[in-house]
Amino acid sequence: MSTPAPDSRVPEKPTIDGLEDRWAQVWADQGTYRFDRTKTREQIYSIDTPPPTVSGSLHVGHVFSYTHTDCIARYQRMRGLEVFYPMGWDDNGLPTERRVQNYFGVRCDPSLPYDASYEPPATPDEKRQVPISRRNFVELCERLTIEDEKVFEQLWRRLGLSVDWSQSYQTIDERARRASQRAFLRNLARGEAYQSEAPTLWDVTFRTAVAQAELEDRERQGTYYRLGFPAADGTRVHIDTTRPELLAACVALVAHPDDERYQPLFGTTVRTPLFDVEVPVVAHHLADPEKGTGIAMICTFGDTTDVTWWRELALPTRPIIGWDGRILPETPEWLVSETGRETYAAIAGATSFTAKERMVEALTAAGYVEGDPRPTVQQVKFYEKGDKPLEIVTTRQWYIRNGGRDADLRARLVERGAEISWHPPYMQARYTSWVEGLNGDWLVSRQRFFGVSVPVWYRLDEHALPVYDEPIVPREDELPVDPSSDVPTGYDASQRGVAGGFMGDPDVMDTWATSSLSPQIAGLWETDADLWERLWPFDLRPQAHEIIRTWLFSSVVRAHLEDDVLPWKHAAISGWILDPDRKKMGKSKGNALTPVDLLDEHGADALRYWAASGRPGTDTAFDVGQMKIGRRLAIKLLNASKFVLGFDADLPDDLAVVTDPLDRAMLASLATVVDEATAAYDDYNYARALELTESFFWSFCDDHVELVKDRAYGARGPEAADSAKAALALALSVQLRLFAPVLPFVTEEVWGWWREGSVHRAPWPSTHELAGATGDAAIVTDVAGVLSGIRKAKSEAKVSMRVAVASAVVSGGAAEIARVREAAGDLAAAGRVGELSFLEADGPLAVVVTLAPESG
RNA sequence: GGGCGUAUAGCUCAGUUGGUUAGAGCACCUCCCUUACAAGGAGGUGGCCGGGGGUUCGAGUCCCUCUGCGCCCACCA
Repeated sequence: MSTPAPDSRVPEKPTIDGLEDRWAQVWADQGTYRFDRTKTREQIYSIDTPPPTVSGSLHVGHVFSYTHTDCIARYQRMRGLEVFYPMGWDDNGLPTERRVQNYFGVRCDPSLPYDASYEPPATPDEKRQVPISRRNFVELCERLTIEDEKVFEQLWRRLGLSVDWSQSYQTIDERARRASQRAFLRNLARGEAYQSEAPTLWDVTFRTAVAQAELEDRERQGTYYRLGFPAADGTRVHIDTTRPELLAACVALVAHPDDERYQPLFGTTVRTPLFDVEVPVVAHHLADPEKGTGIAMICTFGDTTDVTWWRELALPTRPIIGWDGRILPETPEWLVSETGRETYAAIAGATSFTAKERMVEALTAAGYVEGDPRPTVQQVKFYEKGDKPLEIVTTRQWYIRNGGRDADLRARLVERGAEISWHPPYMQARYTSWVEGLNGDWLVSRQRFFGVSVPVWYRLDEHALPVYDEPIVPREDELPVDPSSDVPTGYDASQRGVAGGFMGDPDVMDTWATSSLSPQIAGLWETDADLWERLWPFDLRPQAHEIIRTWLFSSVVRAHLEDDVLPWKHAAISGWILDPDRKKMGKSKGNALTPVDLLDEHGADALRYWAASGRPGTDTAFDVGQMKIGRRLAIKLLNASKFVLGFDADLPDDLAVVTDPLDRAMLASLATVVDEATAAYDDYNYARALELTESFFWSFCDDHVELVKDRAYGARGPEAADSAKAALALALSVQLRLFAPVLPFVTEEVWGWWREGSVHRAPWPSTHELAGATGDAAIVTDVAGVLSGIRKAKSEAKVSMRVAVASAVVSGGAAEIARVREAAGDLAAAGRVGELSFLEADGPLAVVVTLAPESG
């Protein structure tokens, strides 16, 4: 495989500037990363790439985690696997909805018909948004996000992601909607999707139901009020509450069954203050004797515990909060007393905040508040994207079974988690604790306008009321459908909304109901069976740990229900980027340091170097210092390569030309690096592989190259020179390939100087290619140690490294001395030692240097 | 409250089944304009490896415990 001697392709002054645009273009033109779908499943490595949210902006955290995946992809490709590495764009969901509204000055109204010739206003008026149909809204979304996606794609190319850009999708595009609806209909047909009218966590700002996975607890200032409930015997039962505004919704008081203080009250009733409604005192084990007074009021519904009590104790439902978060305007029928109805009238229509103030005032005035209000800090549930506390309201929703209400399924899904190869392994604990803690099925319907529609209609009875029990479903070949504009088979458009006609389900599906199918979407499930069989199940799901409970889990649920398999074998979980002060990097700071700025300043390889230095799963500090080191490494790689290739060195046809013990020692050491780096990559540990490679490279430059320079120039004859040159070329070839996954640009540049094709399609190095030329690795270590001693002597004498030394005496054990002798010629030349002698002695290897008397 | 992770030089981090005097880069100090590289190179200063206890011939590494930090989970009125 001898190639012509290296030549003018090596530039005079190598530079990393401009490498990115140049090679990104070459890779695009030559289809370097194009997926070859003729390969079979065993020959393929398929990646379920996370679709970034295009309505947001890319920040340095994206660069971090996508680089990790790309390193793995490049490694697997060099191992000879055909890598399926697609890119999806997440343009589904609330963020896009808001962005489209503001950008075009429109809002979605699903009741409107589609207008094929619609054009948005030239100058958007944010205050007076124009209502348009859902289909028009989706079209505007696609129009807007196409621009966002171009920006993203360009950045990804510049960062060097080896994505096959012909394999891309959007989570709102037709193919994603079809997959999403198809999967839902399959769930429905198998009884895994069902409707239920039940108390639901509700965001009053967005006016939509929210799933358990979208919750987050936030600290809030609250106030305890102690209220006295009159009992039949004239005494009062005191409860502590932070939500006195819900008093009208009170259905019972509850205490722990073992609580002796309240045992006499169980089975009796008390009356609510002001509203004067008779409520029972009940017992339940969830009541905490330590909390407050040990007895609590149950309202429908103040929190999720209320829901549990309500359900398990079969209590009545007395809702007073509406979808808008305000107290319902009509006075409820269970309030019969004059005072009760008057009190209610005072809060009807008020926000819960105002209602609370008024209730406290009224209760205090009437003497029902005991003692002083006490401030407290409480954990309150919020929708993760919302800024008002969630309420609980009763609504009809769609659910998909995920084990939340079925112990067997839950256990099965926990097992599924154990079948995944987690990188790092401890991330499995997050999955397990989430699944084991589920307390309800997956709520998939959302009362939003933009998204993938729930693909069903309902027959309307003679009173024009929907018959929810018998949804009308489309055929799979009709998908995707929008029930708000499409008409089910057997009906015509005029029957929409009239008695005996039909209505479309108004809801859309949760964004995870689509994202959970990302492999199915990317792999053209049920669309291209040939491709699907070559990809499924996928090999790798890379993602962040914060969405294990959402994206990862919902994907596992979907694949389990549909195909009874895991969607992928491996899950590689990346950490977060932290500010230098170790807080999760905030939006403000993230925006100040955009990936484009960082690319401009440091270069893609440098940015990738920083990213790849972060161990898998570990939160990593944003560190400009690491980027500078990466940049320096890239430049060093260019210069060292130029120097090595300047010897007219080329890969040897026969490794027997590598005769020098030092050369063979260096290659032996490199063989160890190859083995260990390969093992690290097989374990998804790109950081370890990089560290090993880098560490070898620096000693290769500092010691080996310096030692063999003279010999390579021919100072000790052609045979000795050939050995040095062949070993240098071989070592360079191996090191370029070891670095290629992390530093794709600079390695490709150097590869282009002397090899054919792309380094990224070159075979991953193996010890096999070094096997014929390896020796005793300890020689390198020992000789480098002596050279370092000689340098130290010069450094301490404050003279230049080129200054000659008269003599140097190397002392040490017999074995060490023997090893150093093997490279005596190179050592004397590199150290400019006049007379090099050896002395066997006890103790560690050492060198005594005598500088030339007239030196200086 | 339960769980996971983490704690090593001033800073950011390695340290792979326990094995000689604990490593790298940055920063700092000294020196060198050396023919691959001065946006470089050579050398150096700097560490009770969070505290305590244990196992072992031997512990940064294994076990127990405590503490700090980060995160995940949980039915707290």
